[in-house]
Amino acid sequence: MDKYTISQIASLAQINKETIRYYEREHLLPVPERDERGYRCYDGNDLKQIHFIKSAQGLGFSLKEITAILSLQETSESVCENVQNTVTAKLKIVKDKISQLKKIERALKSLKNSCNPDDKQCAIIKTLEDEKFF
Amino acid sequence: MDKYTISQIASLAQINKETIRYYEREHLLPVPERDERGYRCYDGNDLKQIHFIKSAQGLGFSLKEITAILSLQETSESVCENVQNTVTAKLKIVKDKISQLKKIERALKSLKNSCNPDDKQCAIIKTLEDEKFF
DNA sequence: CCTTGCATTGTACCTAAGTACAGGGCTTAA
DNA sequence: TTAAGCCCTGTACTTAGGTACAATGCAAGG
Repeated sequence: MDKYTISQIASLAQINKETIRYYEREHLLPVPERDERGYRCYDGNDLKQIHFIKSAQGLGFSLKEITAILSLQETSESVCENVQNTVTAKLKIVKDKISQLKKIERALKSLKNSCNPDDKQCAIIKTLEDEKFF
Repeated sequence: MDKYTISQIASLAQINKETIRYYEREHLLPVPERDERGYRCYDGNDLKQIHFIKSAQGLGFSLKEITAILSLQETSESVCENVQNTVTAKLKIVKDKISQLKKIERALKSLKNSCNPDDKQCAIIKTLEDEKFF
């Protein structure tokens, strides 16, 4: 597997070095191996995990929630039922988010079509009302 | 239209009163009418707008971005082309978010099925690799 | 008439999520 | 052999997004 220093992985992940150390402190990233000089050693899995964190964050998950999702990994050999329940709960959140985003999508599409100087009404609010978005 | 005091709308929207005043300061809510006593007067549209803000926030939009989306309303009588472009850009963001959430959804579903005490491998990371999630 | 309860403004405080910097240690290239 | 350029730890600072007072005002009921 490929090995990176903290600067390398930071640049690959488009993220600040300090943020990586912060994620380590907050247990969002595993404690990394160290080389002979005491430098942190990262690999492709770490890079993937950072990408995952940033993705999930952009979708409105807090670092705390992301930690919870990631920690599901380690529990797979423990009580299976708990994992099932947790995953099912996360799945519901994700599905709800998808359906909300689809409503926003429809509202924006409709707004785009309704863009018309003659129309004095608030198109987006109107659209969202039609959608029963709220 | 129905009229609410700040306490009433706060309770209807399940949000702190101070947050409503904060949104007013930050221009996320319009400056409200005042009654004879100088109290803020809200209506159903304000309630909808608050719900919209909370929704969008839960989907990873910052208050700044939400302000931008909401302000599209007022620009409909100005340069139409700008609005088109802005809406198209927002639409892309929304579509990307939907597709990312669908990947997470698939990953979680697959994790749910793979929950198995015999399986020592990290199911979620494995799934996400398969999905080319990152 | 005064307490209760709601509102007002203004300011200060809080948490989450970083970001920056000081003070120090190796290693390599000039 | 010393300066540049990495890394380390630890602590302090910052920004976004709220929350919580303090100090005050008005109006209705006991």
